[in-house]
Amino acid sequence: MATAYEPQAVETALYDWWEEQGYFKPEIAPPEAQPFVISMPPPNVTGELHLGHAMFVAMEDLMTRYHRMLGQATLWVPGTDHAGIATQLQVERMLQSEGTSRQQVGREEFLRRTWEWKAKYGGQIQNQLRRLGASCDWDRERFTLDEGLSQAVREAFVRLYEKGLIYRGEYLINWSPGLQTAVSDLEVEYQEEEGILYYFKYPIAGANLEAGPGKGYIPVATTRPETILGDTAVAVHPDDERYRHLIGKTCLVPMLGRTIPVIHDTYVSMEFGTGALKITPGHDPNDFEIGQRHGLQIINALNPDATMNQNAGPYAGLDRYECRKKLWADMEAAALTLKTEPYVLQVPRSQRGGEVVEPMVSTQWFVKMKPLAEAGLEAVRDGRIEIVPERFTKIYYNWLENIRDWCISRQLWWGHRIPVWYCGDCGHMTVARQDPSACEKCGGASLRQDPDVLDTWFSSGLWPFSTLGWPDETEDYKRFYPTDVMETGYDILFFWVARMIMQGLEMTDQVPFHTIYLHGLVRDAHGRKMSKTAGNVIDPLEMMDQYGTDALRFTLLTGSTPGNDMSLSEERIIANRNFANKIWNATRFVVNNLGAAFEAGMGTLNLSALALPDRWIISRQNRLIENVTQLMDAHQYGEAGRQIYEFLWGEYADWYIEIAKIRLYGANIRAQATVRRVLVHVLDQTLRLLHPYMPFVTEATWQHLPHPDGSLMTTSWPVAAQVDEKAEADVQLVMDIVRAIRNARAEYDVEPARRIVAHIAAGEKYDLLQSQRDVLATLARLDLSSLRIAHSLLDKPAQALTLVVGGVEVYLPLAGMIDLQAERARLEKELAHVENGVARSQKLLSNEGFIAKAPAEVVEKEREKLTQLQDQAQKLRGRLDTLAD
RNA sequence: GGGCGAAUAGCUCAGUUGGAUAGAGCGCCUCGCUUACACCGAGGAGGUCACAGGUUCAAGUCCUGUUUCGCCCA
Repeated sequence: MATAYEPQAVETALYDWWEEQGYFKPEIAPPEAQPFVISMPPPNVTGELHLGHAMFVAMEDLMTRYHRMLGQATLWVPGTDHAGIATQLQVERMLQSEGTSRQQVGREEFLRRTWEWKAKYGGQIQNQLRRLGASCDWDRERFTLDEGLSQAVREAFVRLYEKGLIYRGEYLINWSPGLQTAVSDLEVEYQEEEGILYYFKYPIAGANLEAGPGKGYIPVATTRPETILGDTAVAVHPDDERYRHLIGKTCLVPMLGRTIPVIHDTYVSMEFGTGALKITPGHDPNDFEIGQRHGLQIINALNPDATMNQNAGPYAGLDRYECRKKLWADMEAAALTLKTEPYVLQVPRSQRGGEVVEPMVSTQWFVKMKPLAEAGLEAVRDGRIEIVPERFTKIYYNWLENIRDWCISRQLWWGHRIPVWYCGDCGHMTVARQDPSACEKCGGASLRQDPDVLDTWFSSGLWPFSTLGWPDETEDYKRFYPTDVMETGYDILFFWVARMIMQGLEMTDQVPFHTIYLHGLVRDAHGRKMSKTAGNVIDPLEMMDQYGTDALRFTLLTGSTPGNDMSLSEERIIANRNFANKIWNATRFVVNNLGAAFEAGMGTLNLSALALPDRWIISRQNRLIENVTQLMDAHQYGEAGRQIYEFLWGEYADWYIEIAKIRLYGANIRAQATVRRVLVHVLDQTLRLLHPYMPFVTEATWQHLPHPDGSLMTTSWPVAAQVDEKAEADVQLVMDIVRAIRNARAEYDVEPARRIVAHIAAGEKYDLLQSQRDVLATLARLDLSSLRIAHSLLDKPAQALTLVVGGVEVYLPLAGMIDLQAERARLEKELAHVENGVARSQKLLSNEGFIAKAPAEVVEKEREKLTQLQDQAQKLRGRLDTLAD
């Protein structure tokens, strides 16, 4: 073994070996094994690996490997998403660089080019997932535009349509002018931005402007003057004294002269602005609703590219913002303006690209969400689905309770084409699973398929079952659906998770998974969002190149708690790289000390031959196994990982290995054999616990240990045996004594190499300390030949340092180094500290409430603590007495 | 406007049924190239657990309010 762990040297080879062996497949478990299934959140085919991917891979691979080791038939289904808008944009950019465009090459050619592009770049992300160690079943990999998944999309669409849950209609939607498509409400983000509130006069028909507000005109304010051109009413509050007399009159649209009614609606706020509201049902969601209530005309004044259309009269052809300026200037000239003032408004921007989205009336396809949402709510309310962490259930409820219909049609080319055909002869819509050759109503052959495609999330919503073969009742579907855990970031709870639940329930009558585990976002070392512009992006590939996959994974897994964002720093990855190296070197030590005689295979531990330190480390390990297993099952992966780290480094490497060296380098062959066996056993078990976190270094090292054939990843998860409280307490005392001596040595500047004399009054710990003479001497660097351990010491050396540790007195006669006065001061300080503890403990124990109400074991523990402290105080006092003269 | 989260050592964070003298990593200080590891070892300094009340025998942990920061929804 090399002196340092070299991740590059083992990672790819191990991964390839695992994959070739078929370890990632559920079939490695016996046929009767209980399945455990996770659907991987499909990355975009266009995607480049980022820390979000690294996070979900780490989490899901952890779960997958854990359940696999538990003996379950574990399946992690990988795949990619066609990512309609993102991919289309990429290909359009490419076409643009070739001097052409999607429109110029036409739909068919565009799709051909996109598939070509996908074939070329689509495999990248998969290989990057492999580098992370993802133990998913690549033979079952899916792509949302695969034949089978496309069929699933059609099936889902047709079913929903037939149930009346999908409809087509003209409604107000969010229009993205740059992308030239509708987007759903979720894809719009509202940002507070500085803008202007424009006050102007809405002239009353037949009146003279000069007559003033309420007589000649109605004062109105707007943040988007260009929408005036689409106004179809002016609304006032029915109780508003200023305007109520105008209700029923008509106004003239500025610059166009169109007549529109003055209506009343309690929606109008009398306090805001001027108290009167211009109504543009074609370009504002609230106005649209008011328009519906009052049966107002809807005017669309915009072209798809956000220039004004013919309804804007003289302004037709102008860009929306140019129009705003020009119109306002014209109104100013016509004395129709009042004033402008700065105003902070909520600007709707496209989640992708950030351009300002325009509310616009358009004919689109929608999913009626109410009934689906009801079912989705019920599944969580009745506990069929559990969300971890729990607080997200409230957020989930809140969203579903206020859900609006989902606009699913997109004016894109890359995606699932809407399975609807319009008849050129009779106008009938044929909605079908298979491409029809004739109109289902009139039989005519002049069919034209709807040009639009579906929102990518529509197909993603079917993912947990479409990937397993649905709508066909395939073997996989029967065996592996419903899946178990949906693990993903909380940022797509609505986009994806909620929709999977609703579609799953609707299509399969079952919840698609019983547990939702949500992780947080990965931020930079100071909690800031990573972004290319801020230049604080950490590239996971770079981190893996430099420090190894395991270091990155362990950092992500232990640095976070469920649902909370985490800050990631390179320093932390480095620290975990060091941990991997620690594991490597601990193993190297064990392997190099197995000796030629060591039989392959672990054999069984001969319990009667075990020494105290052996029983100690085994007990500590049993405790660890129990804790870790419990934490895993409670989704407390971070805490579990930290405990393994702590055990492996802080107990196994720092103490047990050091203690083991004594017997290893000693002459007793049987003792050697025992300690070797324990070294291997404990390391083996710990590597198993750690494998889901750090698959590569654990496998690489495990292969060097005596082990059964095959891979660590397919061995069994450890089972905890009895904890040995006595052994733990005994070794704890030995460790405390060693630490106290080391501390004293450091404080007194004793040369590290020097072996010093020690006299120990062990009291009732006599047998224990006698038996651990070697350990004490080696770890504390005591001179073994002069080490005195007695029940009590009659001739306590005066020129000595005194340490009182858990009822044991240790004297270190450091010739020539002891300043009696300083030593007295030191002891007094310590005595004060101990007496402080005694007082606190006594006070607590004299509290009747405590005695009466605290659990018996807590009281008992406190009593023991007091006794111990009193004993310590007494010993310190005694020592001070002897030093007094 | 409503909801949620965070506030603990210089920095980044753990601390999940209330019962430690509050932990880790990094950083800092002092030693040490001891035959697994300097990607290391030993020792050490460093915290009124945001603030104010309350519940309790007992509060970093539960309740109420306040402040600051962040997120989600409208």
